[in-house]
Parts: sequence; C-alpha cells; structure tokens
Amino acid sequence: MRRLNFVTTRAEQRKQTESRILTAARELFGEHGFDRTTVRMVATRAGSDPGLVMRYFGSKEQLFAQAAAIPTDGTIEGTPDEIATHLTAALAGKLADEPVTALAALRAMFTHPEAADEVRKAMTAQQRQIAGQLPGDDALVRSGVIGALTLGLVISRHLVKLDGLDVPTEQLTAIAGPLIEELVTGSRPVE
Amino acid sequence: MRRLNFVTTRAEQRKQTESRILTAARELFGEHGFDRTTVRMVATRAGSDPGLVMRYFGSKEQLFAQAAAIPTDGTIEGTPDEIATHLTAALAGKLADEPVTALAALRAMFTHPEAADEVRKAMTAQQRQIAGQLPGDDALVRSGVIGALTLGLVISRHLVKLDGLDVPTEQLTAIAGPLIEELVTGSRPVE
DNA sequence: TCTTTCAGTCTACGTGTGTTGACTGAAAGC
DNA sequence: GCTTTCAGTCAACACACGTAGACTGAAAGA
Repeated sequence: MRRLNFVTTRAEQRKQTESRILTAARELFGEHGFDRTTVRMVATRAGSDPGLVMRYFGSKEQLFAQAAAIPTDGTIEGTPDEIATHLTAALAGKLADEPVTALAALRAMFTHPEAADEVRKAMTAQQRQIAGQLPGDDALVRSGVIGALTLGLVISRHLVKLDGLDVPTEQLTAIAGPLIEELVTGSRPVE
Repeated sequence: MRRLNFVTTRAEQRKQTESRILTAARELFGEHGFDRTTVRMVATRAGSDPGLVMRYFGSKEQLFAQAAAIPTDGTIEGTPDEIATHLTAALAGKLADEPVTALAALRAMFTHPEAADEVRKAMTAQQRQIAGQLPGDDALVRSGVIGALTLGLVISRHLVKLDGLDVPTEQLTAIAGPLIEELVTGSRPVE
C-alpha cells in the first residue's frame, strides 16, 4: 500500500500494517462473527491484501485467535461486600461502551467450538475463583448465576440491543448491583 | 427414498418427509448455527436429498425461518407477585431441558441479522407487556433486566454449558426466583 | 553502487456451498 | 389400461471462500 507518512522504517511500516489488520479483524469479527467475516473483508478494511493477511498471521483461524482474546477481570479478593462492589464495577465497565475485543469472542462462541471453549474456560475460572471466597454451600452455583447475569446483560445491551436496556450505565448498575450483592452474600430480600 | 412403511398415500409421504427435514434442520441449526449447517447435512440427517430440501422449502433461508421460530411465553398478567411466580415458572421450563427450537434461533442471532431481529422483537414485546403492569418508573428497565437474566441463564446453561450451573433446575430457580421477585416489585433487599 | 531483503500486489488453485433442472418410477385420476 | 402428476434422485452450475506462490519495487546493508 502506498504510505502517506513521510519517514517510516520498514519495521515500523510492518508493525503499522499488522496493527491495522488486527484492528480491522477485531471490528469485523465483532460485527459479523467468525464465519461471516472473510479474509478479503479484513484486508479491504485494513487497506491491505488478503495474501498479506495470510503471510502475517498464518491463517484465518490464527488471526481470529489473536484478535478475539477474552479480557479477564483478574483476581477478585476481599470480603463478600468488597467482592460485590468489585463485581458491580466490572459489570459497569462491560456495559459502558462496546467491548470490541470481547464482542468478537462472544459472537463467535456460538458457532466456533474453540471460541466457545475459551469463553467457558474464562467464565469457569473466574466463577471458581470467586466462589472460593463466598459463604454457603451453593457458592459455586451463585457465582455462576452472577456470571450468567453479567453475560445476559452484556448480550442484551450490546448484541440484541434491547431497547429497555438502552439507559445510562448507572441506572443499570443501580438495579443489578443489589442483585449481585444478594448473590454474593447468599441473603434473601425481606419482603 | 425407499419407504419402509407399508401403506402410505403420496400426501402422507410428503408430509412425513417435510417433517423429517424440518426436525433435522432444527437440530442441526441448534447444534452448529446457521452458517455451519449445510443443506447437504440437513438432507443427509433427514435421509433425503439437498434438491428436495430446496424444492420443499425454497431456500436455506426460508428453511431456517420455519425451523427456528421463537416460542413466546404468551401474555403474563396478574399482581406483581403472580407475575413473579409466572416468570419464575417460565424460567424453570426454559432451563429444564434443551429447547431445541429456541437454541437454533439463539445460536443464529449472533451472526444472522434476521434471527437477531426476531429475538429482539420477541424480547421487546414481552418486556413491554410485563413492564405495563409493574410499579415504579423504571419498570421497563427492570423487566429488561429480567429478560437479560433469563437469557443469560439459558445461554450459560445450554450453550456455554457452564459447569456451575449444571445443577437441578429447582436449585437454580430457588436462587433466581427471589431475584425476579425483587425486580418485579422494585424492592431492595434488607441487609 | 551493488546486492540482498522484504513489504506489498496480483493471479490462480482447489474446495465446498446454495441452488437448478433434467430425469425416473410409482401413485393418482379417469 | 392409459395418461398425468409428483415424490424422490442425480449431476452439474456459478460463486465465494481460504490459501499459495510468483512477482515488483523500494529500503537496508555492505
């Protein structure tokens, strides 16, 4: 591709191109999923060439693996109350703006077995990690429900675009926060 | 296809074949999604022929439309408490055994724009219908969260197969039921 | 300056797909 | 019994895809 920048070394050029391809791939995998995104589409959006995509990333599969990594929340520790706060904050982050990288993995996981495995692994790990610090013998189930609630909200808002959820993030966390707290502590609401 | 049944009229034969194709399509769309299911796969599982599938259903698209209808919960009415009970029962039904028909739509909605529209329409309709009977000015958001929670649980259990949720249905509804009640009434748990 | 390297381009391949249309043989109608 | 209808079969099509490899021209190194 004819570069417009004035001074760029070959190595920089290469890095920039790889980066443009990766960005385009992330966006497109997130928009259309794995199967409906073609190498040609990625190359075109990156202002590049299908052959170059293959040369740099090996295969469409490997390109996807690099583009659709699942961001983890990291270790969450503390008292149940602190955990609840942390989880609610993490949820807020996921609801705030479109998590492009995660969307690719989310979209793909329903048709792409490897992507599904990765989502499962990521969710299972976090779920176990959290459950270990929660009271109650059904802690694992409850932390699973937290994961399900989070997943459901992210999908409903960003993928389904359910119009009832098209409200400020704070309003959603104000509603979901207490639910998470309840799931973390294992307490029941008093009616 | 050579039929084994002894006496069958031509019309019956036709109906049986169409039904076998539709069943196979439902299963395969549910297992692999729209794009990864081929007309040839459907025909083979139905013990039939790709050409016949096209003749009977017009196109892969129309076959999908017939196979992946979204079952609606119907109108839910009553006092908030009754609504909560009804919703929890509906959730239990969806969690109990694999909802093959819905799985096809769910899997497809992430890559198939039309399927996504249908899911959105179905969810939006129910959400509005319920919100009309709930107290509070954020009723629409809360009923949206109920939909998201339900969707998240169904996906996590049947599609992601999250192991923490691989427990008897009753245990899940025992946990999720109170959450739904809380969302329906708009009350906060007392800690 | 001469040679080597390498980012980027172009063409073409094999394969699998949805879809079509001609064909076959038995049931339906008369 | 003769004709028509139609369920089911088969072979082939056009197309889009992932991918490979030869090619080009400029930057890098000596």
